[in-house]
Amino acid sequence: MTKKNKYNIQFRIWFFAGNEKLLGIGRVELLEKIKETGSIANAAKLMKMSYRQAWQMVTEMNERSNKPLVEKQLGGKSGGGTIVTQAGLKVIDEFNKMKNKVKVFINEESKKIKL
Amino acid sequence: MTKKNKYNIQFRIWFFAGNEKLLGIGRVELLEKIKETGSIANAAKLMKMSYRQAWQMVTEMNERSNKPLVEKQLGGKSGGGTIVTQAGLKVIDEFNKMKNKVKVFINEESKKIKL
DNA sequence: ATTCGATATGTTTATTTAGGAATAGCGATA
DNA sequence: TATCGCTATTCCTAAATAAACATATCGAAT
Repeated sequence: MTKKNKYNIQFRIWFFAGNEKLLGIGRVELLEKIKETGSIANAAKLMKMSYRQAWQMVTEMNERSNKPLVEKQLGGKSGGGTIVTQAGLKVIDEFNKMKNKVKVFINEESKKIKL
Repeated sequence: MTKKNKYNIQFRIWFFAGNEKLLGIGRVELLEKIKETGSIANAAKLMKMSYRQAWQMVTEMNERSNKPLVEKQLGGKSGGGTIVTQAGLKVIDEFNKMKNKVKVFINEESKKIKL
């Protein structure tokens, strides 16, 4: 049998707030890491990105969302930190649900493609 | 009423040949323009991209696909041209069908999201 | 008041990507 | 065999992105 004569299909989804891109898989993962670690700095390390980049992403998301997705706290003995809000958790959840649904759908539909 | 408290969802799909990206919406449109105009040069103009870029895309697609998606012809009074093969037409069609299905699916699923 | 670690932000450097220009090659047709 | 417009390809420049560096700010806890 020669090369498999079929395509596999990849996809990405994004949530938009109005006509502004709010987030995609990368930023959702960042939010998840922030949730786990309690800070942008630690989340950035896990994501192997610079703090600066992570901070910019978070700031942009918060500006574009009608409700803040994270709350940042300055100062304190531990220097501060960042927590994901209820709205943020909701977005993470809805994003992942939608992503999984689309994945299943596309997998099913792929089977139907002849050739 | 304040800002609408809902996200709209955008998506993109790509066809892969093995683990190599074959094409997405941009290249499908390029193929469609080639089909219409009969040449990469004219298609590039319509797409407002350089011939160079369009040529690279086409070449890459052909290399990655198991079957050529276009056939190029050199020389001749008209200088030559490029036609989309049956396999190419098939890919265009399948891509657009899949894209539309996913669009409908995501629109339906979006409605179900509360908040 | 001092400390601490995280947030906040400007500046600079490097890397990647895209764009444009230029040129050679092709070959059916007239 | 001269022509014509398209394919094919290299080279250089410009622009956009990303990475790296540096430093200021914050404020609860001690």
